[in-house]
Amino acid sequence: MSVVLPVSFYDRPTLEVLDDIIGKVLVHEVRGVRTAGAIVEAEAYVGESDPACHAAPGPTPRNQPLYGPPGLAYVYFNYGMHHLVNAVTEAKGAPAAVLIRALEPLEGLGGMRRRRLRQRAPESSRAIKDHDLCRGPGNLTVALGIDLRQNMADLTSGPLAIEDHGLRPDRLARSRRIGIRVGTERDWRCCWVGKKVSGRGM
DNA sequence: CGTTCGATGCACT
DNA sequence: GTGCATCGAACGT
Repeated sequence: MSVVLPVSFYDRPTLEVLDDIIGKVLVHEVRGVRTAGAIVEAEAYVGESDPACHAAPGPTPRNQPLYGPPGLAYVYFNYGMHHLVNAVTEAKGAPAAVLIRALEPLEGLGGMRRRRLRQRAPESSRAIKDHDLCRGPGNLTVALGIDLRQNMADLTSGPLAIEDHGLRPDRLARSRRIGIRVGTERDWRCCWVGKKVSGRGM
């Protein structure tokens, strides 16, 4: 039995959502086909005082979703080639979100692999292991077919949603956020211990 | 196992 | 013009 997470799940302090979102299942249904994976790694980005949060400069056209109601998807384009997906948290007007960094693939692995292979350069012919299909924030958006069209999507009702499949991680580990140049001192990255995550495993 | 580096488009100053 | 919430190839150990 699986249940889509309600707005009340996201309408909480972001660090609580950060821990609780591990083990939940990110789902995207495209043309009737579901792809889904359990969230095994995430990071919190909290408020204008967090220098690594996109809300640090104050409201701009791009970061508008962060200021919106909890339960929205915030998708943005980075490094000229990658889409990254966040779940917006906290009350409307409080800019904060959780970045989804890695999934353990659960449904639609064939579709995931097809999307990953299609977007890779033709010269790269190395195989992709199942557990690498959704490993890394840029990789998982490709695997699930997430791009700017899903920006500001409603995660509580859409074809893009986060569900509870009853998975309960036995152990979580907090560490510093990775891949950022500022705000690295905060332990706002959360991983499911023993699962394949991006960067250094734990 | 590790580190380095180029590709690539756009938001923001 | 500058700097990214990245990826994977290439190469060193």
